[in-house]
Amino acid sequence: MNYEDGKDKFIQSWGTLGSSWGISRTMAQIHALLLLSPEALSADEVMENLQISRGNANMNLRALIDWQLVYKEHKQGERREFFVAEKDMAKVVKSIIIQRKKRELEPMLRILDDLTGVEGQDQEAEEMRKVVKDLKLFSHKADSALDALVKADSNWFFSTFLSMIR
Amino acid sequence: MNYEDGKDKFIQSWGTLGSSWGISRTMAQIHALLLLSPEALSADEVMENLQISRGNANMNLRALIDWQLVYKEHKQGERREFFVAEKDMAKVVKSIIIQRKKRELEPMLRILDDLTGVEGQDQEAEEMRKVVKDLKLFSHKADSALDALVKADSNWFFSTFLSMIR
DNA sequence: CTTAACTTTCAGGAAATATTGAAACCTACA
DNA sequence: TGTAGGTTTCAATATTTCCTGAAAGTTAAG
Repeated sequence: MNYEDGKDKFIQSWGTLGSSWGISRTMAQIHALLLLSPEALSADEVMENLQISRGNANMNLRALIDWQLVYKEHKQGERREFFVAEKDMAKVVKSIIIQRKKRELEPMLRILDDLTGVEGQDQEAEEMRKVVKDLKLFSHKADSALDALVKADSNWFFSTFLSMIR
Repeated sequence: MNYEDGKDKFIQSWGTLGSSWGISRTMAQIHALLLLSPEALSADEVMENLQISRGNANMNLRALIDWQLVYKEHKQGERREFFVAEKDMAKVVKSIIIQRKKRELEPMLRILDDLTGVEGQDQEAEEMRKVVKDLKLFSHKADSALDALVKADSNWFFSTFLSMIR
């Protein structure tokens, strides 16, 4: 496969995957583009490359910066800003875990905590307390495990994963 | 909190969370409803409870069955079908992991494999090979780890998680 | 202070997803 | 075998989510 085709395929695929990852298509595409680029790119270069509007580019770049997947970079004697992707995959994976945990797991923990004290003696209330209790157990475990993963350094991260697959 | 309020809150919240989990709102609500119900429910009861159409109920029930989160149940002397949720949370979590892995991780692995052999000697092609290589390393590790999690029995599952949070 | 290069915001339009409801389809039983 | 009770399908529609582009906001340099 030649470089141009590979680049397109990577950007397109990353975009499609992004959707199923709860990330917008464009945000994922910008991320892919920057990952592939050895140099920092300006907003205009991103717009040009992906054929998207200025507003779209700006919003998604900000989101990526918020996720810590992209950094702003200032170049000597240049007024405008340039953007680079975080290239250390261990850091990339960490950032993604942090964000998804925040959006997916933590809201659940809050809700389950609220639901702990449901009243009632009948079978339905009983069933609900049981379901909530089980879910809390799992979610708290997952929460702790992910926290540990994120706090640990990359070596630990790797060795834990390795030990899991034995 | 009384039972009715708790039930509504659980169903609503599960629905909202479902969205950020890449599951449709209704599918998640049906799942929540069945999780709370001590008895199997008919399609009509589901429609009634959640105020949704027959088509919607049917499609999402089938999807839940496909995910192995819900089973059909036949009652003595009843023509119509009833639906029960899988209540064992270890199994529920496993099913969800399997489905998300299938939708999120596996497509990525396929694409990365395709992109392994990009040609070119310049810096850009170099950068791309590097990115793809790193991503493959991580994805395959994650894939194996999740496979192990899913295949293992619940005790192993728990003890691994526990060992990770120490 | 003024200007011009650049960035951010946001209302309205476009695209993608989910839902409805009615018709077609099954199937157990009289 | 006809039919009533039940299920599934799918085109039309509603809803949610995303993107555009122009206007407003910033800020560095003259």
